[in-house]
Amino acid sequence: MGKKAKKLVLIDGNAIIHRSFHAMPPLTTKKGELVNAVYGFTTTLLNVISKFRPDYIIATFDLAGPTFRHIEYKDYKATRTKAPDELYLQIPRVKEIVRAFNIPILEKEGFEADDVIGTVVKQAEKNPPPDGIENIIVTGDLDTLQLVSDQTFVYTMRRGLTDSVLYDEDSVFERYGLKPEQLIDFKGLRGDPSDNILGVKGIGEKTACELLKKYGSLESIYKNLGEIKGATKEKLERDKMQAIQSKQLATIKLDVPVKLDFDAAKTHDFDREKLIELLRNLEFFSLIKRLPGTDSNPREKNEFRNDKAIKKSTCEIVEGKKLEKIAKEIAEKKEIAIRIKTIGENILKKEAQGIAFSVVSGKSYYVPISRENMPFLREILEDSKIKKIGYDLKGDLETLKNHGINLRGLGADVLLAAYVLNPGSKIELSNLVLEELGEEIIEEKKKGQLGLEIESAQEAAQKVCQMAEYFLALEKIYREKIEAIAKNQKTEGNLKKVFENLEMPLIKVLAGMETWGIKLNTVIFRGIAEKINKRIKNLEKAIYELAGKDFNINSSRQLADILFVDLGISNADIKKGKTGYSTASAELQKIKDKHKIVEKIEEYREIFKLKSTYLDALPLLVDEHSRIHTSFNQAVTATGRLSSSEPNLQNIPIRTDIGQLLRTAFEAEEGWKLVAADYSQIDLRVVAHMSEDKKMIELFHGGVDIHRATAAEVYKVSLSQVTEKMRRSAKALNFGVIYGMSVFGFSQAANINRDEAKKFIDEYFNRFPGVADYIRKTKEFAKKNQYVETEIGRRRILPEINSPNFMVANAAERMAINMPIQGLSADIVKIAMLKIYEEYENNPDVRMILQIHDEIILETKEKVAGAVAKKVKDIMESAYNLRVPLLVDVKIGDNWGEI
DNA sequence: GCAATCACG
DNA sequence: ACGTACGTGATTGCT
Repeated sequence: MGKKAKKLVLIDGNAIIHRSFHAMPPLTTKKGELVNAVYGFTTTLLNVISKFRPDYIIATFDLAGPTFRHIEYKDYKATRTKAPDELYLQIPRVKEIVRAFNIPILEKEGFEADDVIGTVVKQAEKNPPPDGIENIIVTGDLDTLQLVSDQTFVYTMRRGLTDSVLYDEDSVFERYGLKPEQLIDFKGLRGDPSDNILGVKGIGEKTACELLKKYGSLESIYKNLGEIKGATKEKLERDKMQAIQSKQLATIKLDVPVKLDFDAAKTHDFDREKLIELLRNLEFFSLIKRLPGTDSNPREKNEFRNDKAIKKSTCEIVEGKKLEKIAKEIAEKKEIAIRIKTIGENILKKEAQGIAFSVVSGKSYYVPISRENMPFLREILEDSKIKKIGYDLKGDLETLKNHGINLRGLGADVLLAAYVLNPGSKIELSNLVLEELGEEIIEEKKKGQLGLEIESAQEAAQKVCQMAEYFLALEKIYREKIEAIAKNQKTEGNLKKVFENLEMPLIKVLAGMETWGIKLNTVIFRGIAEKINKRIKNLEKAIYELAGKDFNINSSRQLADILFVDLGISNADIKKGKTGYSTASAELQKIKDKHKIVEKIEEYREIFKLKSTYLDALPLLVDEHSRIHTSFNQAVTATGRLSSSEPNLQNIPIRTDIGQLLRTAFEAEEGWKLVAADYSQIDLRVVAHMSEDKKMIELFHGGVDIHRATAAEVYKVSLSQVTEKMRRSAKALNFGVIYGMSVFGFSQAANINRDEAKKFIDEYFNRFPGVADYIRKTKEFAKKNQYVETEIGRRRILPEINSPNFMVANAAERMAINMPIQGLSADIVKIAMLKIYEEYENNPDVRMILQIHDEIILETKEKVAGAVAKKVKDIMESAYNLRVPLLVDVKIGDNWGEI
């Protein structure tokens, strides 16, 4: 067995700093130090370490002062505007990071980092360690691509910092049509405007490539100048000296006086304490746990454990008679924090082992669940006057219900508080604790077999108690933040009200819905599954036959190979992703007529999806009453919507025939009915309301089909002259408004070219000037404040809106337009849910079971279904006052398909 | 663990 | 010149 080549990673420090500086939003520490480039550099470094697991690392930096290029050519990089001081100030910080990682820094006066890298790479290729070497250059630009060889690769990121590419010889050729070493000839001809390298005036990318393909190099082009004709020849002759100089400038030096020392570059262990200290200092809390060797990122052994935090709390395990004393202490307090320790992996029925109560910071009690302790637990937990602070109280509510305890007095949920403060971020408890309290939480270890790593009861209790204490501290911090924001909001509602009057009360509504669940008729599902299995088999056979061989249709890579290589379908218009040609349905649509196989694949895709995602998966999740229970996640979306998972019941198919059929399996219990109530065009009504656009408001008051009416406006025809096609385009326009329309996006959706798309959009905004104005104002607001909010005060922060990266800022603009619309719709539905809950709270004949964004589904006893439908419609339509009417459609049926 | 795809609003 | 519509979650393939 041959040994694996060792990996040497070379970091182009300055390039990454520049890249990060421009790609990242302006992150600052609490003291106001700008650290966005440091952050970008550090994440890149961590990514590279975990991705490549290098054996050697070296970092290089440019040194201040002129390089030999400036001396030879005084205009070198002369057109470049000097980077701002904020960038240069970050370089020493980056070097601190590098040093803390024990990574050697290689730099040489008079040379750029690229030259040092080139030299080191060549030395490594010439004198590799015994097992061979692979060089990986990590950089932010493409200047080093010329160094690529069979042993040397360039790793660089495009858009932002997340999307990275590893260039090898093939991918360089794919991108430029040239070999790596020809890139310098290319620059000699075309120049490089960013470095003020001139090249040959009048020769661009196309001509340069053609010439090089034919002659190989710049020298050979001049040798064969006689063969070249016309203007190109003249240009080449005129700028010969400049071309040669340009090539020289673009050529990376390979003989800088530096020496590669493999021993020094070996990846060492680093000074963990110092590095953590530094990261904390920079307030990069989220990066600490990504360090190699932490629990979430194990390296060899867990040599690093921070149990400082655990030791701090005094946790007393209390049972039996002793409980009386603390019951009194707790009852006197208005607020306590709770944390339930759960056992087992049973998702259907969460079981508690014990509960931690924290009364004041630094003092907490742990009470194991037992018959003896039950009266105490009930007394405290069911007392609505004692406000409970927790994290994910919905989960606690459900867990306690399994033990016959009704949790009351929901005071504050730290999860939801963190969410309303920043709904765009992924919320994780360990991160909140790290960011706000600077403490690191060690994830619980899986209990090993045979006595390995089993915690003592005291240790376990202490951890849960510590959590409860963290909640107490976090609640205080978040309450202050929420209040500070609420005080300055000019909206009708405010963030505090959103938290206290909407999200908190919604907890028990959602818990109820999750607990009820919906009945699934698994017999119907199995019937459909069998039929579908046969069709899948047949389609497989047909597809293999048409393809001429067997392959995995579910693999988009293999499929692309079959379509565009084996079958030779022309792929000029087809989008390319990282892994090759796309086979997404929008792309398949374009080649539908070119081969019979395409429609077979489309059908296969559709029914395979339905089978694997729904038919196979859902029956496994039913309980003993054949009911299925989703989780409604209240702290996930950036706009204020709910999401649903395990299983996701918000994406049950509907658009196709088989989808419809699937829905008939979701049914009401015997003697009950399903009542479905959905808002008609709620998002667009919100647009009309927010924009106060006269025309749009008038249309909604008229009660006509809004897309048809829009079409009549845009096409300037009467309602009766609107064709289906016109209506479709108008619908796409209306959606476009909600999504923060771009010309390109609309042209794709409406399947028209960009010029036409632009005309339509212009006409739309002409007809609805209020909407145009609203969009403009919203963008302005977002740029000024770096957040947007709904009318009731729900907020989404958008620091990226002022990003110097064009694309990032544009994306943020679209989010800024979308959030107040989608968000207010979500707010309205939530308000309606609360009202419906209140109406039927004590009515055993009615229960709310599902929400699908603009639709609420209830299950009611047959005899009250009609009355409930009427009442629910009424509640929903009057849930919130808009400048246009809210309209709700209600339907009653035995199953979801019927309604 | 990520990318690609596709189900929904 | 960039490379795009907004918001989700689950499955599959692949490294």
